Amino acid sequence: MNKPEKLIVILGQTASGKSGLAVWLARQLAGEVISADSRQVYKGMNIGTGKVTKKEMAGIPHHCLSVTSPKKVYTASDFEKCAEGAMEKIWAKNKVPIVCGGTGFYIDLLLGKIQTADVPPNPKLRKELGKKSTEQLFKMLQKLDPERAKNIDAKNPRRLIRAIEIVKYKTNSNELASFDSRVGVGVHSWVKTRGGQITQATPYEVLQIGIAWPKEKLKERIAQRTATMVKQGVIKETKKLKESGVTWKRIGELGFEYKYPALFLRGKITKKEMLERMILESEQYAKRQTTWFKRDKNIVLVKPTELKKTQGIARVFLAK
RNA sequence: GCCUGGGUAGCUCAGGUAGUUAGAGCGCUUCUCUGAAAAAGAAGAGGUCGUCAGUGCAAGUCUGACCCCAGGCA
Repeated sequence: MNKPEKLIVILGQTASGKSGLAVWLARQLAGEVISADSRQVYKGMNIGTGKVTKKEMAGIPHHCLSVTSPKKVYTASDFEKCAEGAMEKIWAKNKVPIVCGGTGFYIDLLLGKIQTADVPPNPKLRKELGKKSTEQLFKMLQKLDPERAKNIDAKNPRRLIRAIEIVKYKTNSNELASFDSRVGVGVHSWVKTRGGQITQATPYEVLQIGIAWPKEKLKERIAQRTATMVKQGVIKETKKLKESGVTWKRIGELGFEYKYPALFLRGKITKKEMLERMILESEQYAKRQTTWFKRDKNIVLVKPTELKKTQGIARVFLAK
């Protein structure tokens, strides 16, 4: 039997310095980086997402970066496919894939800790359901899928819409309304399944490293980073997005680093307000990321300065 | 110095004719998370109502003095 493949994950809040660490580690360990960031997948969104530059990559190949147009909606599942494809390629080269990103949902899905129903988004249905009240949606779901209705967040329209989308799809394709809800087993190893089918035949082992910053220090970094973004031209970048045909509405959905510059460009807020909101929302986002990551006890936390220690942990993991 | 408006939660403000545990939005804290996740949601903690005195059974709400703030007049 072959030794299981290895995967290293580097995660952390926004402005934690993940990208730099990932490149550094990739150079030390003969690895390649797979980005796990829900905004960096879009082309033309570089400054505002803090995407690594060619220079910063320092020759290390990066995957799942700038893979689609901001006009399109990229899903967690799209990411999963992209990342899995990249992992296979990297392993084939006898290198180690290093997943690096702050989108916890994407990472957990990739690691098999979260299961998703094999149902693609249905924009038409979503638009239609979006007109209904939360109560109406919940009642609908209770009728269509009483089981799901029992443990769903009844006040969250987005969740309700997705749940209804799933039952409707399953009903239409004559499948059972329920879906496999089993989660991965093992401490650092999961067998991936999709809709009950095993899609990842080869189990692999995972090492998750989290960068831990003191709260105040991270806030300083966020403020600094945001100011730098403005200097480097997020406003111009936002303008370019608009000129390339992305609607203001869509730009608003692409994150606060574009939403507020867009409002500034439209004369709705001042430049000062723009900067303040960007910083504030970054801080709130960082907090949400912390809450998400905190649940996973398998994450090894390291201080930003502990480069040698981090490398040591990674080497021990790879040598096992 | 005089006139006017105002001083209520960290911030911006609601609180007819005085009457149960003073509210909202934002922020803050904590949390949720099954193909939109930089998204979408939930719960919670904050106020001796500028200060002092007075009138009332009862005052954020009325009266007086004083202290701040903004604008106007001199």
